[in-house]
Amino acid sequence: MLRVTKMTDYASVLLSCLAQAPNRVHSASELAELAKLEITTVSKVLKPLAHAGLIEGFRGSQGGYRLALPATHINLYTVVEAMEGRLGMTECSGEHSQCGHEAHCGIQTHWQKINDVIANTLKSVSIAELSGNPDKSIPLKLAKA
Amino acid sequence: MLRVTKMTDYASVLLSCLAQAPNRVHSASELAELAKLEITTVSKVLKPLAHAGLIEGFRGSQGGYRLALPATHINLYTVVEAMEGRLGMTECSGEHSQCGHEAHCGIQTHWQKINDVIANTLKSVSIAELSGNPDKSIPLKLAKA
DNA sequence: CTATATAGTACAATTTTAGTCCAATATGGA
DNA sequence: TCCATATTGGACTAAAATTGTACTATATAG
Repeated sequence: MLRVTKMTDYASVLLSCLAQAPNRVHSASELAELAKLEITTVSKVLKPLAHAGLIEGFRGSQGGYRLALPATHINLYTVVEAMEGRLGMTECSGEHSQCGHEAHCGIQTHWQKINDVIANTLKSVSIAELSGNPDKSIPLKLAKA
Repeated sequence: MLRVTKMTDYASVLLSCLAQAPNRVHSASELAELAKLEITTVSKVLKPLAHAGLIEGFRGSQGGYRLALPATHINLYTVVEAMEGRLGMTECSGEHSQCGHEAHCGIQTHWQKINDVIANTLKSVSIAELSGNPDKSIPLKLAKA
């Protein structure tokens, strides 16, 4: 029904938690308690975020996770991309289309435009904004760049 | 990866085919040939569209399908809704949320806004536009209403 | 009456998603 | 050094959704 996966949803919540104390390191179990999620699930969600460079992971005792960038510089498009891969509303609207109908179809450009609008919308919402700072929205002009 | 289902994709293609001769009745097999899809698949896609009132089905010999509305009055939001049910980017962004975290979460309003933008984007693209008539786009102002 | 064609339902195969678990690695402190 | 803590990376299972097909019933034109 056209929705992001639960994992992506969790990711937005967890990043929002991290953004509330961006300089502190938070363990997975700490975040699990904050967000009322299972520790195992939290671990799973944080891995791809770290892999994508949105957060930094520190191993060992006193280890945990921390935002790798200012919360104002992380937008939801990046989060969705980190969790679900490149965004593409239809087979033909993504980067490497394998549809095979392009030659006679003629509607792919429309889906591509829709794709772009959604991407820009997601790019316009920062984690800072999610975490409750109302003045940290990303202007659409910048988001489009 | 944040995409509509193939069925919804097919639906947009088939409606676009129907829109090219809106007064004629097209059989499922005729549409299958036009869109290079399996007849069985085409049948399956057209059923929910007829159920939603976007197209009319005529049984019997010489039967088939026809747009039930002008192509300019059918937008992609309606199509997505007919095929996938109500749009909701996250658990908490839809109509009847069952998330249970709303009380302490505080990010649902942001997802709801994203929801709205995507809905409006889909509402702004008509089937007429998809089928190749460049002047049949729905102005955003109207789409929002 | 018959051929045609949709309506509705049910089904199996595949893919995606969700959630859990375990071994390896790294860190800080006793 | 040894140990508890905590992430990293991988594999794995179970559940859910998606896809595609098949079958029966119903309606229409000729």
